[in-house]
Amino acid sequence: MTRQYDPKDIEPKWQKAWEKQGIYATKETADKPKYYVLDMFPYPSGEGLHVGHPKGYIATDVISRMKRMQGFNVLHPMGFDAFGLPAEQYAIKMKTNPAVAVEKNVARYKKQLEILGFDYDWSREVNTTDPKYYKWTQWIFLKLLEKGLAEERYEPINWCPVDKTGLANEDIEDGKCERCGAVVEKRLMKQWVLKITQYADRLLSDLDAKKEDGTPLLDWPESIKESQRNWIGRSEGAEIDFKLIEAGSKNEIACATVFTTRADTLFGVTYVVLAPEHSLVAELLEKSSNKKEIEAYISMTKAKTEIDRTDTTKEKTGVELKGVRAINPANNEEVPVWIADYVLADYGTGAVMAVPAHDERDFVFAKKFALPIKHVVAPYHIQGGKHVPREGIETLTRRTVTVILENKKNEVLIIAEPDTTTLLGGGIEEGEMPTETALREIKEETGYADVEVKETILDNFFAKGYRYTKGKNTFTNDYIIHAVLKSDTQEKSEIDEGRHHIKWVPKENVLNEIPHTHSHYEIFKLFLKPHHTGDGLLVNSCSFDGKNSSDEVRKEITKHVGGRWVTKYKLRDWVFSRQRYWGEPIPVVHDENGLVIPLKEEDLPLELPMVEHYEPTDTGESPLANIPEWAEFEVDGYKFKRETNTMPQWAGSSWYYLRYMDPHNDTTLVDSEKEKYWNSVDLYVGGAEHATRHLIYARFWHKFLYDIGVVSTLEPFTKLANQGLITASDGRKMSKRWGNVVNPDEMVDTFGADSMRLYEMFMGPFDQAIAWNTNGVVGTRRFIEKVWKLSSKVTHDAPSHPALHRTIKKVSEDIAGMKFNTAISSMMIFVNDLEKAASVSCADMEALLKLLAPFAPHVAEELWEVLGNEGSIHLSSWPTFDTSKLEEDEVTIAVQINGKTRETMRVARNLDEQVVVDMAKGSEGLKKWIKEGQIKRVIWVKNRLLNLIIDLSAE
RNA sequence: GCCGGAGUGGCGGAAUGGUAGACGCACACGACUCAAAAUCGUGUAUCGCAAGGUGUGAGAGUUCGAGUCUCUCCUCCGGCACCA
Repeated sequence: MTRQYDPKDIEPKWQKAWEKQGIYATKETADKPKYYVLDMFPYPSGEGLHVGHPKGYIATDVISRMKRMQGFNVLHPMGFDAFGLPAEQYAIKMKTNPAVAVEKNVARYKKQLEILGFDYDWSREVNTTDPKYYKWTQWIFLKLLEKGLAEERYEPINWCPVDKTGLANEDIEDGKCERCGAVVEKRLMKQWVLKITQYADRLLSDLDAKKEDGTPLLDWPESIKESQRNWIGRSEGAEIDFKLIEAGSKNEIACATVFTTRADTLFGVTYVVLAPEHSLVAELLEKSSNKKEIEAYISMTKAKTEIDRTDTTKEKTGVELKGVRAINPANNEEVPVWIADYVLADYGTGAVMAVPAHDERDFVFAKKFALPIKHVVAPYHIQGGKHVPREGIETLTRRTVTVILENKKNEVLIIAEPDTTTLLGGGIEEGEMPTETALREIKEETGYADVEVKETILDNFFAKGYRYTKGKNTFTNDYIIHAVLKSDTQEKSEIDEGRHHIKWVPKENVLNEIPHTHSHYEIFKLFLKPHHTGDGLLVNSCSFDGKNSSDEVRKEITKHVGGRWVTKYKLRDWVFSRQRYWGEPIPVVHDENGLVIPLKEEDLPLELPMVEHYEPTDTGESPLANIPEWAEFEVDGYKFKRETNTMPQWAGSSWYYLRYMDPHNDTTLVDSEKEKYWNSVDLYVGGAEHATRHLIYARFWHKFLYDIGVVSTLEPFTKLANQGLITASDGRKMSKRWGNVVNPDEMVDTFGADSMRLYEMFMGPFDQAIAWNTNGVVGTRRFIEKVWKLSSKVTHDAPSHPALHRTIKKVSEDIAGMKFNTAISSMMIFVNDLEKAASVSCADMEALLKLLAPFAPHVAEELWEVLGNEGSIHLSSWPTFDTSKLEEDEVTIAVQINGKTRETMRVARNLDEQVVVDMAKGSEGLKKWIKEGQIKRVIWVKNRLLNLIIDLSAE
């Protein structure tokens, strides 16, 4: 064959042929196993696709094609998500109706997708803005309403002043609107919410659920699971009641309930804090003696943006509620009550018990306002390394002092012994004060006498370890003292005896000197940052003293004070109304009394009216409210008003994967037989940016649909894979703004769709972000040209190439594992091998084309036809490999001397150790390394490696 | 701060504890050509004339053998974050 490879000729030709023959049409059939592979459907913007967008689509196309050839009944559909702000914004700019703009953009997207030769079954296309589709989005809403999971609430929500709409928590990034970047405001308004929090527990626990066979229910990237865990933010803790009394009297005036995960620190509470918005504040204000001051503080808080308020780098603020005191239920101690905005009103109970000794935020606050700090959890360190406590031997209990001795140059004294380096310290003797011990030890060990004790860092630091000198375990209760050297006067000391020596090191280097497994390492860390937030042994906690802080003790203490053990989540209910035009109308009406009346199912879809003006208002009302002929109506003299808010962009995408199973059903969302047939999505591919929005919302709706019997599965997406971003060659995101967009149409025009598809899969690991490099497409184009030329070398009597079966195995496994880059690499190696051969067998060539078909469907189909085959290669069967033909007859053995490779030998496969050792001994190149009788040991890895251990020092 | 992931040539990257750098790009030289492109061939971690040495973010450890396993640290990317 002398014809040139010309993608412009063959690609459109085959695309038309496939469509005409309908080779990708999917029907439910019992004679094959099903495979449902899904892309996150695109949101058709006005800019069209850039080369980064199709990466995920190519991957699913490759997998769907291989699965089809492997005998699966494949569902690989595509559709469009087109409600929401971006489409509306674009339409406003273009001075057209969003419906018109969306139609145009969808047409453009489809065309761009078509030239890439995807195997979508377009007869199943869905579009979220199609009334036939959103009828069922509205239907789900009615069901949620019916089950009490949708409700109207009047409370402060996030308001975007630029987009002029309320937003869900998920739509906020760093206190800014995710879409436009404007700083959001808190605005009190009536809005619809979906109670996703009622599913928080299941959304969290099913992330780790296992199937009956022990495999994970969700085969998802760990990072996405982790993001969802963080977002849901479950924490277990105690709700504890603090009585509030009037200062100076014992009159109980109220009760503040705090939430804490650290009930074990209850004895260390030195004040209580209420959020400024806390419901008790108004009431307590009347009892306070500094009402004005408090009022001023609260109004100052209100004026702050969410960003300012949650900025941890800013100094904490607060004001004491003078005249009111709280009673610690653990010890009946009276503590002050403060109001501070570092406590959030909408998490936990909006009130906290402050334990500055064991909480960083409380510590900072206490320092600023000179509030007391009380230690109740002492660090407990188990010595590591050589000092790990040993089993079954006696434990000595000692009281000790550790001294951090500083000189005037900001250096700290450490003691270097032969086996370890530590701080200075020693045991407290009978009748001695810890400070006396410190001074005595300093003098004895170092000879310094002119020393001042500065402060006690900590009264209790517990450590357990093994002591060589005593041959016993020790349990020490350490007293940590900070002392300062006043002058260098040194007397005779133990250093002179030479057992150890002292060293002054700069403060910042001390941690480098002390072994990190030693308790003194932790002690010095506490000196640098004197509060301990971890677990430890309880002290100053009455009957709980000496216990290990643990959930058990936390529960005990909670019970002891009559508290309740509860679970809290960071996840908030989903604010579901938008004050915008371009979304699904919420299918309810309000009567004259404001009562909500849901639409009847037979009245769905409630269609969005086509209007000329739909710009958002600033009043918190949807533009639909300005269309009285739509929004208002009368029945039997009673006036009704439609709900004029619309649903958020994420509504339609929360269930679309179900509609593909049965896209044209007008009587039900999805036929239950079809739903059972397709089950859940086997592979779902899309960007990682959907971790805490689309993927949480869809899981929530799916679980709800499960609960009402619409679906039969617990989770919608069995396996999830994220494609890595393709950035521009300058490393930045591709964007019109930077002028660095590479257009797929141009790539197809220059190199052909097959070359571009191959390149995107070859670039690197699928899930990794990589910069575009058009030169790389040249490489994959060359590869295709090589395959093209190879077909002219095909003869029927040529032998099969030994690498064939290996290549089939590697490509099959790598595609299944989404390691497309190495799959392509192994095909390249095979093609390079075939090129060197005199001729290529027809069977080898056909197998190669089949392996290539998922990646480069057009050229594979063309050459398949050239070889004289009838029927599409994409409906042919996937090549299988013969295990007995995977290995070559000859193998390369690496011969190492003492672990270093000195020579490689080409030998027959499956030789015995002794044979190869003899060959190595006989080798010229190895003679200088091997001397008879010196081989001490032989390590033999069959067919791979021979390592001869030789005593070279014997020479 | 907490959690997750990653650090390998000029570049993208490959490597069940067993020859580090496969495959591709780029580059250099050679062939073909009047010439260029395309194509084909050869070479390309680093120091060294060589023998050989050194090399996978840094340091330690386990091992006959470590990019791979363990520990400490550094850097980058992503998520969460005044969530008590």
